[in-house]
Amino acid sequence: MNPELTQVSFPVADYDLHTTLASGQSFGWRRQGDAWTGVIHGRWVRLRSAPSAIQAATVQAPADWRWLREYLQIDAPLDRIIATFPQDPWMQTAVRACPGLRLLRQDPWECLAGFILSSTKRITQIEQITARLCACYGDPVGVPLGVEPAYTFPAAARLAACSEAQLRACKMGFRAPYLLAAARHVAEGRLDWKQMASSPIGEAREALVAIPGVGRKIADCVLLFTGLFPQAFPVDVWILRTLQEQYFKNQPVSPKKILEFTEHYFGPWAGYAQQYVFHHARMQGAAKRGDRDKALP
DNA sequence: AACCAGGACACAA
DNA sequence: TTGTGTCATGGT
Repeated sequence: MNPELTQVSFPVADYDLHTTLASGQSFGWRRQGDAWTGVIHGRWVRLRSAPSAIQAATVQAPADWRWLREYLQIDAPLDRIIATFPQDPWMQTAVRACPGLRLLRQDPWECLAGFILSSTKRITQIEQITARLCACYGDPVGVPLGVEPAYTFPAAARLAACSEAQLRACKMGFRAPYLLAAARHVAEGRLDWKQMASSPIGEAREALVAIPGVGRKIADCVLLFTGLFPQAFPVDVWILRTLQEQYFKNQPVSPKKILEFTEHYFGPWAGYAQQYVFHHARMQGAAKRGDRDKALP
């Protein structure tokens, strides 16, 4: 149809594209109908799920598709990963409830910035803020005819050159000074991603927590969603509530105890387990709210 | 219309 | 160490 489009199909088993892209690990994907569009490594992409395959389209034929396979983590051995999860009933329920849920391998800076913007925000709002940020300070990328414009996620140096007021104009509120500080930190080259990748997780986490506005939770999100440390286990309000209910008899547990628990109980792929816990808990919450809302007059 | 959201931080006790 | 208030914003 569109002469510029280059398409490819990746055979996949057990990959739920919709659940994965909507599971709150990345904030740059937009859905229209059954298709998802986003920008990866400066390239516009449209993804669609087909039976036992993911179809991808870009505007110009890339030399190869490794960048996309890696981003989507198509070759991650999901069945073997899930086999390492704890065998307790609730964990198994969560696994069955989210078949094909995957983790992506995201760009470190985009991931860091996205999660700095995530604090006490709903996922839809984080997506809106990042969209404004990209439109204002990102670079336009080539899109097919008739498709709305798309932009890269702005580089750290670009945001570092902004004023706090300019960032606030993207409706990020009190997160603006944090994002600005982080952008400067990264733009000054004070974060060595390569070294982090070859460091123990504790050292990598320390390097992230040294950034203003980045605490343990956001640091763990970055460690996990960049694909560097699959054992990283971000504990947010959903996870905290759920673990308390399921593993601590609904008793209040200190943050320290929770972290201690997550660091040994969920195994070497704890971060994947975490995503199943998170997504299942969130879906259950939505279902409950839906039920209650329907019951109201 | 009030409530609360994938937190972090400064400060109190 | 654990508990508070504060920070903006808008969807439900």
